[in-house]
Amino acid sequence: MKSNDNFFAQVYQVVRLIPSGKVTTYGAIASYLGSKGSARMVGWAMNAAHGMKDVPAHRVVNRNGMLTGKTHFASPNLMQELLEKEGVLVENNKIVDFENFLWDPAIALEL
DNA sequence: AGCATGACGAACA
DNA sequence: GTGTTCGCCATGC
Repeated sequence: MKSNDNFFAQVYQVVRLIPSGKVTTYGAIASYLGSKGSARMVGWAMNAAHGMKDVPAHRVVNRNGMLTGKTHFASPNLMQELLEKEGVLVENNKIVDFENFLWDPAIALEL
């Protein structure tokens, strides 16, 4: 890891802070970290976070509340399964009542 | 150094 | 409301 682990570390930490039964978005994390607009980097971090078992990436979805990253999990059905296990209803690869389950670091951590 | 890609997002047609 | 394009920043070839 020659590059700054800082950015990745921050993403991991935020994701780790996501309470069970809650979800957040890539953009929200990126915005909170200051790299707003670069939601891709968050996704990239998640990809690296794959090795971090302490990083519940299944709680991170896109702005639409859709489980876009499920394809990158050990099993595509794993992500939805975990979410439903935590009380988050998922329908057609999308979180039901997404706004209700949304956990925004910028709000929860409130600067 | 340049081109292609990516777990996204917003703007535009 | 759906489909397409551009922008973001970093990694890989």
